[in-house]
Amino acid sequence: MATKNVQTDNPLVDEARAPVTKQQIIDSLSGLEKTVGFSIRIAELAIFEQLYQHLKGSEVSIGEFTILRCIGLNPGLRQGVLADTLHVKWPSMTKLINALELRRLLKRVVPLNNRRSVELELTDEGEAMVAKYTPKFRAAETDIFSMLNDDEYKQLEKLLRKAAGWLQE
Amino acid sequence: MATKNVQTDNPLVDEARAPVTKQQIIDSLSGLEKTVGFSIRIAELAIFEQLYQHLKGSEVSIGEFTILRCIGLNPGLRQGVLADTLHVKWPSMTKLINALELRRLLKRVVPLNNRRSVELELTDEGEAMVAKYTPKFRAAETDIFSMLNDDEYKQLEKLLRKAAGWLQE
DNA sequence: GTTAAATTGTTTAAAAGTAAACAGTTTGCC
DNA sequence: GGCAAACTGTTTACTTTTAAACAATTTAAC
Repeated sequence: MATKNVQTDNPLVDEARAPVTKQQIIDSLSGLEKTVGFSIRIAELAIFEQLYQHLKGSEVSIGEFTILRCIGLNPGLRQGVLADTLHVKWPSMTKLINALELRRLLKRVVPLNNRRSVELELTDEGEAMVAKYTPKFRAAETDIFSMLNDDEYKQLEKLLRKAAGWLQE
Repeated sequence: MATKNVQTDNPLVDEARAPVTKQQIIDSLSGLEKTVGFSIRIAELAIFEQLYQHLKGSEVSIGEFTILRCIGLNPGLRQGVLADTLHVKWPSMTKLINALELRRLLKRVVPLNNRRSVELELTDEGEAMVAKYTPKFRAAETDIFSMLNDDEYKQLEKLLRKAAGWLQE
């Protein structure tokens, strides 16, 4: 139900403007100040499109892999803390954990000293999955960030962590 | 239907582990290599949570404001090019444009020289909305990125644009 | 000039993510 | 010890985003 106004200007006057190109839009935005928030969004979208491409057909999604890896590094971590750390909403985390548990990649353990909480641990299959995909993710990352040299890469990593509040100063 | 395995270890043995903290998870992840992709995701989520907070109750969402601004800077740009530039899928862009058109903030124009395309232009109200919110977004950005000094801010902006493929070298 | 392929945007259906509500448990206060 | 508040995760309902399908138009190839 979009309203399409057909251009009614005098077509005899050759003032049909050339279509605005993507580069023109980018140039116009690049001239603005105070756009890091926006730049982070765009960079993230651009990078993750490429990541999805690289990892198409993988047995685990990017999110799933990240979760498994976090658990592998921190056995027994609670579901809610993981969700908060990764900025994932709790219902989403519940769904993700359900799926991974169904696939026997992880298990939920309710500790006796706090019956509300759910602690997560990898199964052997989960460990194997992490071991299998860690180099694949690394290779994808290396390829995708080929536009940055080593210095730039490390600098970007540091600044992002700082912006995210992860780097204690 | 989550499977909750209650811990059946001998509770008399005081080996109940301390709960893994968010900081421990962060520390474990910070020790990994090749995590810029992940860091971009986390930073983006963290920053946008704060942006939403700052702009709660605004007349336009972040996405809407961005679109209006792009159109203001590039009158006549086509919907699909805008979608591609901002990494928004075409059906989503259609919905966003529909909403903004309904609010008379922009208008669609079908040029006579290409009847498939839709060119976008701001209305006066749209221009006014951009003018009203530009300083608000700028103030929010300044506040949120207070953890970075000027050099760091500019460096981050440059690196993100490069990572996004926006910076031509 | 004709036809096939590509382009441009919209609609529909499906997937993904979130807000609100809920239930059980733990903690803090008196 | 009792009760209220807070915590922890799950479920339900809703919203947002995306994949697939579609239609009209334009471009490219012959």
